[in-house]
Amino acid sequence: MSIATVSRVHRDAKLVAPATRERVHRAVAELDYRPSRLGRSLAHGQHDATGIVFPDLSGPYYSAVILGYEEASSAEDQSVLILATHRRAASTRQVLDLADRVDGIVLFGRTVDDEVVEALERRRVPVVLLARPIAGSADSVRAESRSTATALTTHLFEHDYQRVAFLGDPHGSPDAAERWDGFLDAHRADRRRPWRSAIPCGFREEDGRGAASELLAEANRPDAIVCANDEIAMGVLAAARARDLAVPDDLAVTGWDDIPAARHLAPPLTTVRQPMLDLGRRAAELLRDRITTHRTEPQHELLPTELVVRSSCGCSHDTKEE
Amino acid sequence: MSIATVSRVHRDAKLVAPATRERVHRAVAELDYRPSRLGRSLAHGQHDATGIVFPDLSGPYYSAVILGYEEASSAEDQSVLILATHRRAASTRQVLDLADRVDGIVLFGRTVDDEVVEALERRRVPVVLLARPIAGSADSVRAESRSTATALTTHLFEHDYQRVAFLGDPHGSPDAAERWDGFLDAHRADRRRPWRSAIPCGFREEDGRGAASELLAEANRPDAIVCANDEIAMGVLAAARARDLAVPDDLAVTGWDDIPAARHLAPPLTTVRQPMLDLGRRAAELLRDRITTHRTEPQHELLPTELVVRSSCGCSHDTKEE
DNA sequence: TTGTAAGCGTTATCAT
DNA sequence: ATGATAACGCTTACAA
Repeated sequence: MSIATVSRVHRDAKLVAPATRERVHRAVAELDYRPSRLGRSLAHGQHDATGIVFPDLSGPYYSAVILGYEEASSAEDQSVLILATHRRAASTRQVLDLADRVDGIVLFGRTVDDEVVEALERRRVPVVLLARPIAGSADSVRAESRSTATALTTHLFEHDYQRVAFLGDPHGSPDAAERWDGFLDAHRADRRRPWRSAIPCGFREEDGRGAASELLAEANRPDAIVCANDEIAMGVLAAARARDLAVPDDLAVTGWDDIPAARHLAPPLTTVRQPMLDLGRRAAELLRDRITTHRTEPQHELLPTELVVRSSCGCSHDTKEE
Repeated sequence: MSIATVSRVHRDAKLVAPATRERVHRAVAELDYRPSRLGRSLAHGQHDATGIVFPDLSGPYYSAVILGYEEASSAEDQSVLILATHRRAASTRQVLDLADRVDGIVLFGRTVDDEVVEALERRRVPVVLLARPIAGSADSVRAESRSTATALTTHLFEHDYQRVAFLGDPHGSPDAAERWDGFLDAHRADRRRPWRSAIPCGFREEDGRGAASELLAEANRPDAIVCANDEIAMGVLAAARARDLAVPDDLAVTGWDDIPAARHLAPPLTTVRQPMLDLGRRAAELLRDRITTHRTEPQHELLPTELVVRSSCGCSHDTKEE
């Protein structure tokens, strides 16, 4: 029996007579035969796989996004390739390289710059931008940040804090940039001037701790700190403890992301909840749509976020509620 | 000029005369030509990619393992395919499917059972087992759990707790099983009988909270709880707060993993630090070695863990130290 | 319904 | 040093 018949059985059993189909199945079982993905992909011109590129992978934030992405992808029988660029010099090459192993690619945050997005589009690789400003005609998925950052900052103003600092790097991350913008909006609305400009800071706990210990050592220290994410906030909490500053009485602290630990910190952290799973999931879905429908007009999604008030901002907060 | 020449230029420029090489480069630039990975892989018989399979992806634990794995892999120019099985019925098919997209595969924890490992070996797919009992002749990488669990439990005995519970599912996870075994060892060494058998519980915070709120509602409640990981411990902390039980005075709690949040909890969590990055990294290295050297005898690695005593166990702990 | 054969885009072996 | 050409393992007209 011919190889074509075997192929037919694999793709659509109905194309082949029941008797022959049986023979094929027996032979397959006997020889423990497995069709090669490579051969199939080459002939079919499809990888049945997509890639997702992160700037980094540490922390619960990324893992939740991956979770959502993987779930949606494997529900569609698409394999997931993952890459972290870590600000490496080779990032561009690696991303381009990844691009020709997949049918489409998701770019998260500040991984590569706009030129690369355009290069990918020239190669006809569908691209979805995740938590990253729009570029070219790629799709995008983001969580609303700016207005919630304004709400958060305004909330602090209502507590009457006077020296409100912002810990995070607007130039290093689009997310931080939006939160900083919302922070500024709140100042404008309240006719205030920012106490000082954004204090650059990475997204990890150590970064927050380092920045905060310097900041809190100054003579004129802040009475509130808005952190670009929860891990930075944890670092600030540690730095405050180290200087015997009570939170929120001596210093209010807020985070961003509402990681699982946030509600268990001392004190429970006021923060902003992001739909991290949905971010990953929607990115996968949009990408899939682009690939299968060959849609060409970009589609942009903005997912809502939610202010979660606990007690690190100065509110009294009954921990039993949650 | 012929296609063979172009191929030669791509693989080893020295094989071709400088003049022709130049012509090739110009043509490549002009036509924006990219060699196809698929073609290359098919001819070469290699994917230059490996897969890693997780039972789940939530929490900081997995993300650290992925981080280590991705780092080591991409340093060797190997792409990483990721799959989460989520105890799905289709897991076996998905893993087998993944297997023929890659040159080798890492299986984490209780993702698929031994038969699948053997099936993979029959197909000549190199396999590394991560945080999972040995099977077939696959390599393995694990973190030492049992003796550290004994040390942890013994430490609790020294605080003189009488009713020590274990929250975790020895039947559901090899990791939990080892920790439970170490827990039992400590009892034997101290000539104690376990207060009660292991209380099955998933690895997420909600699982811990749920199990603990039932447990703490009982008339005869434990005075110490050993949790199979930090997230369960966070759930227990929440349940204790909800019942106005003071930790560690009314109830001691310990975790496992030393996630970044552990030191910031109220109270700071006594736990066990695992070399999560190294787990991922070593798995990648072993797999790579298997693939390139065609080594056939299995190699097994046991990475050390470290007891981290903070204050949730009843020790006085100066938070400024860390 | 099934077989034949021409791709798919490389690499690798021969010749030249 | 370079060009032909046969794999690699599939899919898919087209023929039978």
